[in-house]
Amino acid sequence: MTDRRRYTRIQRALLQWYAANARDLPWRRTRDPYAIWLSEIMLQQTRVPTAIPYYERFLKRFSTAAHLARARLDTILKLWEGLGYYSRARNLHQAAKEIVSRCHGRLPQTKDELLTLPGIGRYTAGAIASIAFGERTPLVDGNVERVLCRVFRIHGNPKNAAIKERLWKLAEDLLPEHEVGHFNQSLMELGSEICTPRNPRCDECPLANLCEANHHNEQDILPTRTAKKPLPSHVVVVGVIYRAGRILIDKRKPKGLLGGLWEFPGGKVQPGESLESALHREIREELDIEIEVGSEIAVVDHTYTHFHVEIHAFECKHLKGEPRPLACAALKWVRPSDLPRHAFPAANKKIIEILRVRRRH
DNA sequence: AATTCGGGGGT
DNA sequence: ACCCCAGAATT
Repeated sequence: MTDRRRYTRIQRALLQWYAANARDLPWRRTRDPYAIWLSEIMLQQTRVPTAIPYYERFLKRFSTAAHLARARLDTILKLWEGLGYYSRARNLHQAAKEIVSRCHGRLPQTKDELLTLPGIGRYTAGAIASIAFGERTPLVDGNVERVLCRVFRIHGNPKNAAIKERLWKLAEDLLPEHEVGHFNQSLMELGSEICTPRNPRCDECPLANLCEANHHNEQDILPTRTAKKPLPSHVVVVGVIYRAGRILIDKRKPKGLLGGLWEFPGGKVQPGESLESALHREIREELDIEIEVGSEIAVVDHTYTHFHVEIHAFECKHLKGEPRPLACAALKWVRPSDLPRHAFPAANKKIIEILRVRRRH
């Protein structure tokens, strides 16, 4: 069978399967490019069920790019709270501003123009262009990568640049003349629902008889994965510092880890250092104030993408000095009941929940 | 080419 | 525990 003939069969099988099996997802009920853009940003490295409630809330609050452009970043981050990869929210906001200033509030309609906006890379540009505007352009996400590695029995590491290019070329060659949006989504849908990382449901797969991995019974070893190194661990200490019934929180700098989010001040415990002396040191270095360290109110274990932390939270009293934002973007004394108005990292929310429960007793 | 960026659900 | 998710930006 020629490649072209095989591609045609794959196209038909996928489009037919998709027409009958596509999940009813909120962003599939709209043709609004803004809404589709928003969904694609939220779905970056994020599972569909996780993104859905965020998408609904966000779209209700900001129904157009112009509304989004006018919003404060703090408001956007609060809506993004818990979704992770917070630079997405910052880039979304910046892109909305550019869409208003450069494009009269309307999203660019081509892949190449979309690529110029912050937060939109190769995948997302292809997704918006094909799904919202019908441009005949491919996309490769984690799902498509896995499907293609199996169907075409590609043994190389898909993280390798040459393999990546091969996958994009395949995705392009596979594109049908029409219905590219549905076709691209069908590839992702298959990867998500049938051609799963483990225990793929080959017995239900519309491509089973076209799949080389299936023929060679290699669906369980493809795509080849690389061994990951163990994550480093850190011990962190933070202070819930009270003064006149209010708690001192700081806003992290705009870029980097958890950029723009609020947190309880503190920092890493150094080797050989006690928790209490580390907390005194960090508060002195970052805020230039003196505190009294009280009892430990929480220990939170949390895993980020590339390290673990064990966070010890201590109740503290402010003793002297007006806090200065030496290592952060801003400082604020807030009533405990106002903590939920601010966007906090997930690890800090566990501490906030403990404070809330204590308050009710 | 590698690393940095969150958080959670499935296994 | 480990894997990976509709990846992009930075180094």
